[in-house]
Amino acid sequence: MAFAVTDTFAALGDPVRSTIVDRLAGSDATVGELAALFAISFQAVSQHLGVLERAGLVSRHREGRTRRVRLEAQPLDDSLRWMETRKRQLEERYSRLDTVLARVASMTATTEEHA
Amino acid sequence: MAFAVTDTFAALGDPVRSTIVDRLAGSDATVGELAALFAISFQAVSQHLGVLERAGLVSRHREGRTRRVRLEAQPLDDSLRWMETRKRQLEERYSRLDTVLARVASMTATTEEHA
DNA sequence: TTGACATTCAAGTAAAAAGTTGAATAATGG
DNA sequence: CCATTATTCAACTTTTTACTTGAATGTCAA
Repeated sequence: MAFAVTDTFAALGDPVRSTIVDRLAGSDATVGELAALFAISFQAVSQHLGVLERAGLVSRHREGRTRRVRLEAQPLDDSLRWMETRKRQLEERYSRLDTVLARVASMTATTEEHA
Repeated sequence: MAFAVTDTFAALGDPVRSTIVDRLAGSDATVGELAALFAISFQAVSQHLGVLERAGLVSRHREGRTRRVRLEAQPLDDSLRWMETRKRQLEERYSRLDTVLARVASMTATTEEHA
Protein backbone atom coordinates (compact mmCIF):
# COMPACT_ATOMS: atom_id res chain seq x y z
CA MET A 1 0.00 0.00 0.00
CA ALA A 2 1.50 3.23 -1.15
CA PHE A 3 -0.17 6.39 0.11
CA ALA A 4 0.14 9.62 -1.86
CA VAL A 5 1.63 12.50 0.10
CA THR A 6 -1.12 14.74 -1.24
CA ASP A 7 -3.68 12.56 0.52
CA THR A 8 -1.68 12.76 3.72
CA PHE A 9 -1.61 16.54 3.49
CA ALA A 10 -5.32 16.67 2.68
CA ALA A 11 -6.01 14.46 5.71
CA LEU A 12 -3.95 16.74 7.97
CA GLY A 13 -5.47 19.86 6.47
CA ASP A 14 -8.47 19.76 8.78
CA PRO A 15 -8.14 21.04 12.36
CA VAL A 16 -10.13 18.14 13.84
CA ARG A 17 -7.90 15.58 12.13
CA SER A 18 -4.61 17.29 12.89
CA THR A 19 -5.71 17.53 16.53
CA ILE A 20 -6.50 13.81 16.49
CA VAL A 21 -3.05 13.03 15.08
CA ASP A 22 -1.48 15.29 17.67
CA ARG A 23 -3.36 13.48 20.43
CA LEU A 24 -2.49 10.03 19.10
CA ALA A 25 1.21 10.86 18.92
CA GLY A 26 1.17 10.75 22.74
CA SER A 27 -0.73 7.49 23.07
CA ASP A 28 -3.33 5.30 21.40
CA ALA A 29 -6.94 6.10 22.18
CA THR A 30 -10.45 4.80 21.65
CA VAL A 31 -12.87 6.52 19.28
CA GLY A 32 -14.85 7.72 22.28
CA GLU A 33 -11.81 9.27 23.92
CA LEU A 34 -11.01 11.14 20.71
CA ALA A 35 -14.61 12.25 20.27
CA ALA A 36 -14.51 13.77 23.75
CA LEU A 37 -11.99 16.33 22.49
CA PHE A 38 -14.49 17.96 20.14
CA ALA A 39 -17.87 19.62 20.18
CA ILE A 40 -19.10 17.53 17.27
CA SER A 41 -20.96 14.21 17.21
CA PHE A 42 -18.93 11.02 17.69
CA GLN A 43 -20.22 9.87 14.29
CA ALA A 44 -18.48 12.86 12.74
CA VAL A 45 -15.27 11.92 14.57
CA SER A 46 -15.65 8.36 13.31
CA GLN A 47 -15.89 9.76 9.78
CA HIS A 48 -12.73 11.81 10.31
CA LEU A 49 -11.00 8.64 11.45
CA GLY A 50 -12.11 7.03 8.20
CA VAL A 51 -10.35 9.79 6.28
CA LEU A 52 -7.20 9.38 8.38
CA GLU A 53 -7.34 5.61 7.90
CA ARG A 54 -7.76 5.87 4.13
CA ALA A 55 -4.67 8.10 4.13
CA GLY A 56 -2.86 5.40 6.11
CA LEU A 57 -2.28 7.72 9.05
CA VAL A 58 -4.14 5.63 11.60
CA SER A 59 -5.28 2.06 12.05
CA ARG A 60 -8.24 0.87 14.06
CA HIS A 61 -8.54 -2.52 15.64
CA ARG A 62 -11.22 -3.92 17.84
CA GLU A 63 -10.37 -4.47 21.46
CA GLY A 64 -13.31 -5.81 23.42
CA ARG A 65 -16.21 -3.54 22.67
CA THR A 66 -14.07 -0.49 22.11
CA ARG A 67 -11.78 0.19 19.20
CA ARG A 68 -8.20 1.21 19.66
CA VAL A 69 -6.92 3.87 17.28
CA ARG A 70 -3.21 3.96 16.59
CA LEU A 71 -1.09 6.49 14.74
CA GLU A 72 0.98 5.01 11.90
CA ALA A 73 4.44 6.36 11.15
CA GLN A 74 4.76 5.59 7.46
CA PRO A 75 2.74 8.41 5.82
CA LEU A 76 4.18 10.87 8.34
CA ASP A 77 7.62 9.73 7.25
CA ASP A 78 6.83 9.90 3.54
CA SER A 79 5.41 13.39 3.64
CA LEU A 80 8.25 14.49 5.90
CA ARG A 81 10.67 13.35 3.24
CA TRP A 82 8.65 15.08 0.51
CA MET A 83 8.91 18.37 2.37
CA GLU A 84 12.58 17.93 3.15
CA THR A 85 13.35 17.33 -0.50
CA ARG A 86 11.60 20.52 -1.63
CA LYS A 87 13.11 22.53 1.19
CA ARG A 88 16.58 21.27 0.39
CA GLN A 89 16.10 22.08 -3.28
CA LEU A 90 15.03 25.59 -2.34
CA GLU A 91 18.03 26.06 -0.07
CA GLU A 92 20.39 24.81 -2.75
CA ARG A 93 19.03 27.46 -5.06
CA TYR A 94 19.79 30.14 -2.51
CA SER A 95 23.36 28.98 -2.16
CA ARG A 96 23.72 28.72 -5.93
CA LEU A 97 22.45 32.27 -6.13
CA ASP A 98 25.07 33.30 -3.59
CA THR A 99 27.69 31.63 -5.78
CA VAL A 100 26.42 33.46 -8.84
CA LEU A 101 26.41 36.76 -7.02
CA ALA A 102 29.91 36.15 -5.71
CA ARG A 103 31.06 35.33 -9.23
CA VAL A 104 29.43 38.46 -10.62
CA ALA A 105 31.15 40.47 -7.91
CA SER A 106 34.55 39.01 -8.71
CA MET A 107 33.96 39.56 -12.44
CA THR A 108 33.16 43.17 -11.75
CA ALA A 109 36.44 43.41 -9.80
CA THR A 110 38.60 41.90 -12.58
CA THR A 111 36.50 43.76 -15.19
CA GLU A 112 35.84 42.40 -18.70
CA GLU A 113 37.64 39.09 -18.23
CA HIS A 114 35.63 37.16 -20.85
CA ALA A 115 33.78 39.74 -22.91
CA MET B 1 2.62 36.75 10.24
CA ALA B 2 2.20 33.33 11.75
CA PHE B 3 0.75 30.65 9.51
CA ALA B 4 -1.03 27.65 10.99
CA VAL B 5 0.40 24.29 9.95
CA THR B 6 -3.12 23.06 9.30
CA ASP B 7 -3.49 25.72 6.60
CA THR B 8 -0.19 24.67 5.09
CA PHE B 9 -1.36 21.05 4.99
CA ALA B 10 -4.71 22.08 3.53
CA ALA B 11 -2.91 24.09 0.86
CA LEU B 12 -0.69 21.15 -0.04
CA GLY B 13 -3.61 18.74 0.04
CA ASP B 14 -4.59 19.46 -3.53
CA PRO B 15 -2.69 17.83 -6.41
CA VAL B 16 -2.57 21.04 -8.47
CA ARG B 17 -1.09 22.99 -5.58
CA SER B 18 1.42 20.34 -4.52
CA THR B 19 2.55 20.12 -8.14
CA ILE B 20 2.99 23.90 -8.20
CA VAL B 21 5.08 23.78 -5.03
CA ASP B 22 7.10 20.94 -6.47
CA ARG B 23 7.73 22.94 -9.64
CA LEU B 24 8.63 26.12 -7.72
CA ALA B 25 11.17 24.28 -5.58
CA GLY B 26 13.31 24.05 -8.71
CA SER B 27 12.96 27.67 -9.76
CA ASP B 28 10.63 30.65 -9.66
CA ALA B 29 8.04 30.86 -12.41
CA THR B 30 5.39 33.15 -13.83
CA VAL B 31 1.70 32.41 -13.41
CA GLY B 32 1.50 31.57 -17.09
CA GLU B 33 4.35 29.08 -16.88
CA LEU B 34 2.62 27.37 -13.98
CA ALA B 35 -0.74 27.38 -15.75
CA ALA B 36 0.87 25.61 -18.71
CA LEU B 37 1.38 22.56 -16.48
CA PHE B 38 -2.35 21.94 -16.11
CA ALA B 39 -5.42 21.36 -18.22
CA ILE B 40 -7.43 23.96 -16.33
CA SER B 41 -7.94 27.68 -16.97
CA PHE B 42 -5.18 30.07 -15.90
CA GLN B 43 -7.76 31.84 -13.72
CA ALA B 44 -8.13 28.61 -11.77
CA VAL B 45 -4.35 28.41 -11.38
CA SER B 46 -4.33 32.02 -10.22
CA GLN B 47 -6.90 31.06 -7.58
CA HIS B 48 -4.75 28.14 -6.45
CA LEU B 49 -1.85 30.57 -6.13
CA GLY B 50 -4.09 32.69 -3.94
CA VAL B 51 -4.59 29.73 -1.61
CA LEU B 52 -0.86 29.05 -1.51
CA GLU B 53 -0.17 32.72 -0.86
CA ARG B 54 -2.69 32.91 1.98
CA ALA B 55 -0.93 29.90 3.52
CA GLY B 56 2.36 31.79 3.18
CA LEU B 57 3.80 29.17 0.86
CA VAL B 58 4.39 31.45 -2.09
CA SER B 59 4.77 35.15 -2.77
CA ARG B 60 3.94 36.95 -5.99
CA HIS B 61 5.56 40.13 -7.15
CA ARG B 62 5.10 42.03 -10.33
CA GLU B 63 7.95 41.96 -12.80
CA GLY B 64 7.20 43.87 -15.94
CA ARG B 65 3.89 42.64 -17.16
CA THR B 66 4.31 39.16 -15.79
CA ARG B 67 4.27 38.15 -12.16
CA ARG B 68 7.04 36.13 -10.60
CA VAL B 69 5.93 33.43 -8.17
CA ARG B 70 8.40 32.35 -5.51
CA LEU B 71 8.26 29.49 -3.03
CA GLU B 72 8.68 30.57 0.59
CA ALA B 73 10.56 28.36 3.04
CA GLN B 74 8.94 29.33 6.34
CA PRO B 75 5.65 27.36 6.26
CA LEU B 76 7.49 24.39 4.80
CA ASP B 77 9.86 24.58 7.74
CA ASP B 78 7.11 24.98 10.32
CA SER B 79 5.06 22.04 9.12
CA LEU B 80 8.23 19.98 8.78
CA ARG B 81 8.92 20.63 12.43
CA TRP B 82 5.32 19.79 13.36
CA MET B 83 5.63 16.42 11.68
CA GLU B 84 9.04 15.72 13.14
CA THR B 85 7.75 16.40 16.63
CA ARG B 86 4.85 13.96 16.28
CA LYS B 87 7.04 11.36 14.64
CA ARG B 88 9.65 11.64 17.37
CA GLN B 89 6.95 11.34 20.04
CA LEU B 90 5.65 8.21 18.34
CA GLU B 91 9.12 6.69 18.13
CA GLU B 92 9.79 7.45 21.77
CA ARG B 93 6.66 5.52 22.66
CA TYR B 94 7.91 2.51 20.74
CA SER B 95 11.18 2.57 22.60
CA ARG B 96 9.38 3.02 25.90
CA LEU B 97 7.21 0.05 24.96
CA ASP B 98 10.37 -1.95 24.32
CA THR B 99 11.52 -0.98 27.79
CA VAL B 100 8.22 -2.05 29.29
CA LEU B 101 8.28 -5.35 27.45
CA ALA B 102 11.86 -5.96 28.54
CA ARG B 103 10.85 -5.23 32.12
CA VAL B 104 7.87 -7.57 31.89
CA ALA B 105 10.13 -10.25 30.46
CA SER B 106 12.61 -9.89 33.31
CA MET B 107 9.77 -9.90 35.87
CA THR B 108 8.47 -13.12 34.37
CA ALA B 109 11.95 -14.56 34.70
CA THR B 110 12.25 -13.64 38.41
CA THR B 111 8.55 -14.63 38.91
CA GLU B 112 6.24 -12.94 41.49
CA GLU B 113 8.72 -10.36 42.69
CA HIS B 114 6.10 -7.82 43.90
CA ALA B 115 2.74 -9.62 44.07
C1' DT C 1 -2.06 56.55 -27.69
C1' DT C 2 -3.42 52.24 -28.68
C1' DG C 3 -3.37 47.43 -28.92
C1' DA C 4 -1.82 43.14 -27.19
C1' DC C 5 -0.55 40.48 -23.27
C1' DA C 6 -0.46 38.74 -18.38
C1' DT C 7 -2.95 38.46 -14.63
C1' DT C 8 -6.63 39.32 -11.29
C1' DC C 9 -11.49 40.34 -9.98
C1' DA C 10 -16.19 38.91 -9.79
C1' DA C 11 -20.11 36.12 -10.22
C1' DG C 12 -22.04 31.83 -10.84
C1' DT C 13 -22.23 26.48 -11.00
C1' DA C 14 -21.07 21.91 -9.80
C1' DA C 15 -18.81 18.67 -6.99
C1' DA C 16 -16.76 17.39 -2.61
C1' DA C 17 -16.44 17.64 2.30
C1' DA C 18 -18.17 18.14 7.01
C1' DG C 19 -21.83 17.90 9.81
C1' DT C 20 -26.38 15.98 11.51
C1' DT C 21 -29.79 12.28 12.99
C1' DG C 22 -31.46 7.62 13.23
C1' DA C 23 -30.88 2.70 12.54
C1' DA C 24 -27.68 -1.40 12.49
C1' DT C 25 -23.94 -4.26 14.41
C1' DA C 26 -21.06 -6.32 17.86
C1' DA C 27 -19.27 -7.35 22.35
C1' DT C 28 -20.04 -7.24 27.56
C1' DG C 29 -22.04 -7.84 32.04
C1' DG C 30 -25.91 -9.14 34.60
C1' DC D 1 -31.10 -13.99 26.84
C1' DC D 2 -31.38 -8.95 27.53
C1' DA D 3 -30.05 -4.31 28.28
C1' DT D 4 -26.14 -1.49 27.73
C1' DT D 5 -22.16 0.44 25.66
C1' DA D 6 -19.11 1.51 21.68
C1' DT D 7 -18.92 2.20 17.20
C1' DT D 8 -20.19 2.16 12.30
C1' DC D 9 -23.50 2.52 8.40
C1' DA D 10 -26.68 5.19 5.74
C1' DA D 11 -29.24 9.03 4.20
C1' DC D 12 -29.67 13.76 4.10
C1' DT D 13 -28.41 18.99 4.64
C1' DT D 14 -25.18 22.69 4.73
C1' DT D 15 -20.84 24.65 3.76
C1' DT D 16 -16.78 24.90 1.28
C1' DT D 17 -13.92 24.28 -2.61
C1' DA D 18 -12.70 23.91 -7.50
C1' DC D 19 -13.71 25.38 -11.73
C1' DT D 20 -15.73 28.21 -15.48
C1' DT D 21 -16.66 32.45 -18.17
C1' DG D 22 -16.49 37.36 -18.87
C1' DA D 23 -15.01 41.91 -17.50
C1' DA D 24 -11.38 44.91 -15.36
C1' DT D 25 -6.50 46.36 -14.48
C1' DG D 26 -1.89 47.28 -15.43
C1' DT D 27 2.32 47.18 -18.33
C1' DC D 28 4.87 47.06 -22.54
C1' DA D 29 5.94 47.99 -27.35
C1' DA D 30 4.89 50.13 -31.60
